Amino acid sequence: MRVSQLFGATLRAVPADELFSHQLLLRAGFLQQLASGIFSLLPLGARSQERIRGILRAELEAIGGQEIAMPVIQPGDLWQRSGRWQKVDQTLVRFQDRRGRDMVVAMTHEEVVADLAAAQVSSYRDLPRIVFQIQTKFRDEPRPRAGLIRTREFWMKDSYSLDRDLEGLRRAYRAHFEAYFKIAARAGLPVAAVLSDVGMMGGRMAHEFMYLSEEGEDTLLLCPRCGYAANQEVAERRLDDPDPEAELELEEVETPGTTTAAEVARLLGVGTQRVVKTVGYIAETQRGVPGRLVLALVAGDREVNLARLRQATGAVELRPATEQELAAAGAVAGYMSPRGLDPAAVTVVADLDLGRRRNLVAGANRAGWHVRNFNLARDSQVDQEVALSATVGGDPCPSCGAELELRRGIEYGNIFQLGTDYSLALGAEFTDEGGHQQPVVMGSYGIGLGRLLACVAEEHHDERGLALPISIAPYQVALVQVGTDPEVVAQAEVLHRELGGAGIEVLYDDRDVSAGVKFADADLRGMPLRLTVSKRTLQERSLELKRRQGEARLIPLEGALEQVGAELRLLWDELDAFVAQQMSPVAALAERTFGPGA
RNA sequence: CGGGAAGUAGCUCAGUCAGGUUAGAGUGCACGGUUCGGGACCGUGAGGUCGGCGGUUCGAAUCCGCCCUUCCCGACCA
Repeated sequence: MRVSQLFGATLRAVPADELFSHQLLLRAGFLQQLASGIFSLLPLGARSQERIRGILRAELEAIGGQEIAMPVIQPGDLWQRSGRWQKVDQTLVRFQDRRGRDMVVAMTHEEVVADLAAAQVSSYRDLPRIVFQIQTKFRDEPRPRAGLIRTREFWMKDSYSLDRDLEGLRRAYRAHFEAYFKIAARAGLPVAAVLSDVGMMGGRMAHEFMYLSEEGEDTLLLCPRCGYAANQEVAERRLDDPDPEAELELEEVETPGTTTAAEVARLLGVGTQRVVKTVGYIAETQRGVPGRLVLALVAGDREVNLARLRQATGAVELRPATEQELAAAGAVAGYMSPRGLDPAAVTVVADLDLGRRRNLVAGANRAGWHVRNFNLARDSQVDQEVALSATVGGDPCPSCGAELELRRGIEYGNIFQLGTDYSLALGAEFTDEGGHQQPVVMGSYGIGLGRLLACVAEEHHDERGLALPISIAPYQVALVQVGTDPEVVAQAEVLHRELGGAGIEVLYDDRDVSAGVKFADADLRGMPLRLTVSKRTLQERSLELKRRQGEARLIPLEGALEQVGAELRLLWDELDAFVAQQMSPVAALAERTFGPGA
């Protein structure tokens, strides 16, 4: 490709408040924004995405995946049958076709896969299968942000496993688990797998694959000793030993003007962790249906983990209760607790910590009053005890007790064990050996191509521009001809032709602009290798070879093709070594996560 | 959805507080010339519904109202 012909120029100036790696993608001419969270890919961006697609295809096929193509526009009826028509908010774009039939723009494809399976799978002999596709999704996100990190329209590799039982599902899940490390490594990314919330997907087990970065929007807890890793939404911690002390008699105590746990603790001279913090939420289990009051109880020094609360209550929508809603149930804001409330009117969810502590301080549901010697089981209605408070950095690891580290991460992929919810709802059943109808057991696995590219740009750049791994770069070689001296041009043309003939993909800067411009553009676009031809190099019957972030050296024209090929092979070898290094702990990690076997 | 900021040339931005000839710069683009290994320099030129609608005024990029769009923080979310 000749730079003089390229669609999409480099830019000098882009908005200053964007993520730096995203600025580079914009400046290098990889993409252009059309609307909030909606981007076009220019030729360079499209080629990089094509590289990613290649890696995805190869690794999905390596675990037995078969590529399919499903519709973006789907009948709303399918989503009504799965129940997600009601569960998902406006993130799901709906419209009616000319005949007034409800339609949706696909945000994911579990329904369609289940519908396909209903027709295509009839016997246990038709299982297991893994199908995948690579196409765009649309999710009308409330707030797109950070370039390609959170967009509304995005390319996704989504695969789905179909199995006869949980054993099969675990195998497919584990295969994806290992493949996802490989995919990231081949793109030059180190990643971590963390336990995650199942969210709108439903189902049982889920992992997210994270590129660790301070720019990430997810909060993770990682154990440096045993490797425990979880999204904060589901992270647990080792609980304190139960208090040995005996339960004392409950007593009311006047605490005027103390409406926060910290104030009460100070006034009564106890630690904030010995005060029960009660937070009221309204939990809607179906959109549009009036919700129920839920009281969340955590220690005074802790925050409520909303994902956990949502899970515990089965809520699709969770919002703080207003003072009026609290008062209607008899709860007094600022002095609130479950004491004296109608058990039929509220659901009480308490953190596991609280049941292990004795003689705490809690609200009295009476303005200006608290109670001492509050003991959860004795003194309160408790509907559920779960790990309700958010785990934070420094908390003890749930599996080994070491101090957890808090990190930020960008989620480039996730895997879900769905189970049989969709199969049952959409009639995906097969006949087993005994002639019995069984629901297909499903798994769902996604990777965001744009996010992966954004992560690669974030990991591989410097002040001058992108510095892409050879597996992701749109071209392997940037060829620069310095000046327009006929001899130089002729030699550059020869090289361009010969490299192309050797199957090497070259971006040839044939423009009549100053050398500085060409070098700056080459650095910005980030191809792994740069070749320079100039009068100076030709005087020595040579050309210059330089890695994007390496030193330049002269190589003789004679045999230059072989040298370039060797340098490219070296780059691939180094990437292979990186992949091997990234993969070396994965088998053991999978063993620890899923147990022995394959 | 709550809070904040912004919308002026292809791009990045001044000008708006304090209304007043023909609305500016840098960059990009076109043409000419000088350069020619790190975004070189000189000259000429093209390029604008000042986000939209309405209002105030003799006069609005500038003041007022409504709306749209974009970005940031939060809520939410994969």
